[in-house]
Amino acid sequence: MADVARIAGVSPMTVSRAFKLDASVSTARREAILRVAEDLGYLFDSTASNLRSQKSDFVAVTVPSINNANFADTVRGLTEGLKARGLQILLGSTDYNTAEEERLIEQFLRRRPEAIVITGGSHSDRARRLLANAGLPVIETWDLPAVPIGHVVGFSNAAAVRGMVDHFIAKGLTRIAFIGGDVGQDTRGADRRLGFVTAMLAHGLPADRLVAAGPPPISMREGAQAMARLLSEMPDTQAVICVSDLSAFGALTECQRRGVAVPQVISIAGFGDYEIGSVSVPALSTINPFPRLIGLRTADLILQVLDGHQTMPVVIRIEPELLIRESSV
Amino acid sequence: MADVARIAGVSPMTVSRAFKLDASVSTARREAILRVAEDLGYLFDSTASNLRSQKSDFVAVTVPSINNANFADTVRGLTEGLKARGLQILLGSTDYNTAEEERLIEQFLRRRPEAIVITGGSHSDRARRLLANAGLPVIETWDLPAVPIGHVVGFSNAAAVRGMVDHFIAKGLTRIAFIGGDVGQDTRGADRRLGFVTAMLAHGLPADRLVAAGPPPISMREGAQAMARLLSEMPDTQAVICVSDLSAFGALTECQRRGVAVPQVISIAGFGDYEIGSVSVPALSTINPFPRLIGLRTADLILQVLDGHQTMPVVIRIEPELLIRESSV
DNA sequence: ACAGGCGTTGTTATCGATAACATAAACACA
DNA sequence: TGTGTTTATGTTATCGATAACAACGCCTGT
Repeated sequence: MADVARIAGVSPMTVSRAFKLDASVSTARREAILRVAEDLGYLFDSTASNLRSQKSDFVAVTVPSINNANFADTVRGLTEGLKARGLQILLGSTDYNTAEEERLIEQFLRRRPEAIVITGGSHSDRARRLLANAGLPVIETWDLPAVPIGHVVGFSNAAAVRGMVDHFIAKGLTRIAFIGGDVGQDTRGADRRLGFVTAMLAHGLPADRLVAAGPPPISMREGAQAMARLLSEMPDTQAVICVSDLSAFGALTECQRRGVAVPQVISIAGFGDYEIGSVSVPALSTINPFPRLIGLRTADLILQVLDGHQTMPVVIRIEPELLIRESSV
Repeated sequence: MADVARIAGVSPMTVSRAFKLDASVSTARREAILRVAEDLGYLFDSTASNLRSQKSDFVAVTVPSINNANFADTVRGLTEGLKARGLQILLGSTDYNTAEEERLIEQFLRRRPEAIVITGGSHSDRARRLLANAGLPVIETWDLPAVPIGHVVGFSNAAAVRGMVDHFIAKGLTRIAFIGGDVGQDTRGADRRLGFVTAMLAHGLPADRLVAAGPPPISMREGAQAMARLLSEMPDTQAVICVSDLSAFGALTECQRRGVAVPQVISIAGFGDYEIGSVSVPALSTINPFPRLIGLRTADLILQVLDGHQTMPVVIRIEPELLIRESSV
């Protein structure tokens, strides 16, 4: 920057100002400075800027898995909503593991992000402490934590699944199974499973058709395997709700391989409104939690908080939508 | 850090050293310092460290889309390969757009990453200039650029598709179509389409069954729509190669909706070896470009270069694998 | 007993930008 | 014409860590 200043015949401070679009520099001079900078191949150093101004222009985001269309949609919404302000996403995946999440959060906080967005509401004690003491906006998403750390943009996974159970029961189905959500680390999956159990019990029906699918992320293949077990162990099952559309699609393919008619013999529902569910034959009944909207709302909230328009922690509830399609009666 | 030093009764320099695991500090003292730091809730400030040491511990990565399992796998491979060295991924998506890519690259370079990984070999002139002058390792992936900027970890998209065409022709199919790759921005898609055309011409067959699928990313739904057009406009087509497994699956579902038997009436192949292709009924023939391996190899290369073990630009070729499954004869 | 080496700790200057303050020139309005 | 205000620029000190160098104590071997 000193070189640019010397050649442009101004002080470094003026060069610095020329790079901030809102600062007061005469237009002619700004253009001259930017031209010199481009000629010299000078590239602004954010690190120094960040140190002095105590702003990083980072928003840290943790997701369980980067390879998941739902979370990817949330990240896209976040990115879009924050881009205009020049905020950059610092993305990390926890692999559905709270220890890894803690490690990631600590690493992120060292970079002094403007805000941090974490998926889910279940964290290690130390992670909670780190977040609470970091003195920056914390937003938990994709869940409604009982005791939020800061802000929340989420929905009740349990309530969403209850809606699907209610729908099935209203259609006269009673022997309903649930695939997945059996391993504790994936709290959203566990919450969906819990929603299934409570809804069944509330209707006076047994909630004993629980099929384990293993540790998250649960793949299509694991959904198919779980369905295979379900069909052989409890062949009179009338409907099955899966922890995600991916496992639901896997389950559907297993039915196809075995010649079990969907939905005539068994109804299938998923979760997440992945594209596969709307394209498959038959199309999958599912629940749309509006992942992109979660990202957009979170971005809005962050901007509000950073502008001081929102000082108290808020809970923004997203209302998931039940989508009944061909895979269920 | 000064506070920690004072309370621990040492100089700030010793505190600094206590946080670098390899620096020489007596074990007792290091533990005492770390304890004080934890008690005070002190969090190391990477920004200041980065400025003084002129290292960011960032590796910048651009992908066309974050919501794509193939690229996500590459990013996972990269993350895994770099984690042990404490290198953090700075991820951005270009939306298959070179202007956006240029913007992203400039933004990334300001953060002074240790290396930069970009998907594809086609970039704006200014982006090329920025990368070439940035004085850091540049790795282009998922392609074999004619004139690389620096290092390359990739494969020939055209050659991979040629292999599939050869396979179809060896099976006696001659009326072969290609879906996608029609919009210039997605150079990998265009390259796959080119591979199709050159292979057909090399066999003396017409390469006129080219179906447009619109701008990338090409969804399952767009694959289905393209297949609908193909079936109505060129009903005697014997085989179709799609630009990705997603569009191939969409095409398959369109056949299912119309009662067109796959592969008895028409063979379908995709690209990318997405999970959907191995689970769908019938399973999809496809090409596996080993996305995760690309990430791992790239990570290895970065470490080699940063350690000075590799100073000349290298080209690491990945050999895609042809997977013939139930969707093709 | 002493030179040389190693492990541990401290001191000083610095990375590259910018906040805060100061100042000069241009302009407005009574 | 003089005072107040705005706009454009410069000066100085600083953000929080660490590289580079210095120094001290302790051990080793001769």
